[in-house]
Amino acid sequence: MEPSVAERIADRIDQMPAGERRAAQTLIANYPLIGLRTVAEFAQQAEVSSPTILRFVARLGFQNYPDFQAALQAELAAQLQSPLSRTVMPTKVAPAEAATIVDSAVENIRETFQHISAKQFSAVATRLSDPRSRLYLSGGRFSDPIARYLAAHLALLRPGVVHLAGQESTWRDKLADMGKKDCLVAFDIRRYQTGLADFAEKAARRGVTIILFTDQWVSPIARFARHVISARTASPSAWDSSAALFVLAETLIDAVTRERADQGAKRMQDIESLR
Amino acid sequence: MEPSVAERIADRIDQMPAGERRAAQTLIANYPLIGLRTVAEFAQQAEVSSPTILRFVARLGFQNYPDFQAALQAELAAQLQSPLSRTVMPTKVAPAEAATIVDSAVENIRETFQHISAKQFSAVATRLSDPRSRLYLSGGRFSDPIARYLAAHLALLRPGVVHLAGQESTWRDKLADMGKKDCLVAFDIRRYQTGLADFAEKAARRGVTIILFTDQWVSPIARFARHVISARTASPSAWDSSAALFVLAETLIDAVTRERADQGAKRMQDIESLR
DNA sequence: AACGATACGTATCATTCGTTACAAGGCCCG
DNA sequence: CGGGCCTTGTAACGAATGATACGTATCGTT
Repeated sequence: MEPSVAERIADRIDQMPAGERRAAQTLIANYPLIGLRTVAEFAQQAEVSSPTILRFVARLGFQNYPDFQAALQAELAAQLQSPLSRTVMPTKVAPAEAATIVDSAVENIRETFQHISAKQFSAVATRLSDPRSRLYLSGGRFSDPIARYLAAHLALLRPGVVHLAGQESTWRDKLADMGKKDCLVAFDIRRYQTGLADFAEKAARRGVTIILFTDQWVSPIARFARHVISARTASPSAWDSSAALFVLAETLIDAVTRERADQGAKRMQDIESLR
Repeated sequence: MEPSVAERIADRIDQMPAGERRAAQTLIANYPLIGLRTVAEFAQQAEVSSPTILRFVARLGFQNYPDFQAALQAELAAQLQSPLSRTVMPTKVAPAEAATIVDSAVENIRETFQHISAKQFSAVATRLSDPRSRLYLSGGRFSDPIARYLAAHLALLRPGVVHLAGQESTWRDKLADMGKKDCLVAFDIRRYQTGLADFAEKAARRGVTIILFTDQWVSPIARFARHVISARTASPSAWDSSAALFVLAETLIDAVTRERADQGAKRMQDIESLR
């Protein structure tokens, strides 16, 4: 494990000359943001010259200033993603490994929904509720089950819900039916499947509105998508976690249920009576 | 009070052209750190050109890119000073209803894993890891996607994984292949489907080991099952939530991955090389 | 189907940034 | 009191960044 910038400073601040120590102290006082600004600004804040800042950074063991900034950014990213995470679960039962999986899943879910704006969410929900456009749902190897889950619910709430199953080659037949008013809902997380992206591109060419659910690295399908919602998938496991995507699907199911409260209820009664 | 960058985006994202919208979406997905990097890096991440990033920033109301970065830095500074409010996107996030759905999902997950004993969990994991027995997975209308999700992962880790898809009538053909050493993994939550229970009973008669994942009211299949794990499904929505079941599947995937660390790794390499 | 407007990317420019060489200043030791 | 080392700032260089002009492609409109 690389030592953090703060640790490096603590180790060497005693051997630093006066000017560099002032740099170190101002960095600690405004940690870490002042280090993300330019050398000149950092220097001015510390009331030293630019070269002193660079010598200070070099003494910490960094090759150059951009390397130093990259280290700070990485720390910040890690900090922004999981400060209070490990305290959520009282974890006394199931195996320790399972507990950490659960923790990260919960944290992913929380993080994901903090990044989704109300506007974005309701725009997607409205689109999914519009019965005038057909909905085509599909996903990659591991995300397709979530597409199925969403499709199974939406199909009860509205007409025109089609899940694109099986081989990608067979989807192309459906392309002919897809038009400007229609909507392709794609789930795509790493590793992104080229077949899915190809299909999305062809659909986009036909004017189909594309809604993409993906991970934080964002599938290439985003290029063609009208709406993109990204979920966190980080996990201590060998596999990424799709739990956040799953909960996202459930919240959308709820939203569509509310939007179509009247028509949807009648429709569901009809379906029930047909059993 | 100046509007935050996130608010500015939410206000204008609908009027943005496609390229700038992609910039907005990638910024939201990696908020706010990607905005602190250079224009070129931001552009590459969003798969647009540098000028598009600058136009995007201009549309948000900033005079130039450094101004935009300064705004992000200021928000970040304010946030870092009050660690209690670690809301990354300070805006009104997803609608209140969505928030309660998320909360209840998280609560379900927590509760579920508090009621699963380590012994029970590892017994199931070991059973799923045993390559000598074939695994047949299936589920009900809404839970079948979770069975698929589990099957998709297990199929990469071990041989003999079969997902029973489609019509229940076609499953009966598989019954002939199922023997004492084999294993049926059933997902069944309200409203329990009689066809699935019938099939489970027939399989049990043939000596098949049955592992049941169900809700807190416990499916009738439990009568024939060797292992039963129940998850919480309570939700403020019109639908039950399967999020806890989903996370349970993911923890089992992780456990099986660990148990089959050596053979599983080789197998996955083989599969990869066949692509 | 042709037009017009809008949006996007390529290429280029000017600026700013990080970097480095060098000289001035201060401090300790002889 | 003077010499050598360490430290620091000034100044200049080269690289990389942000900004812009322009041509092309795309979309919607008539």
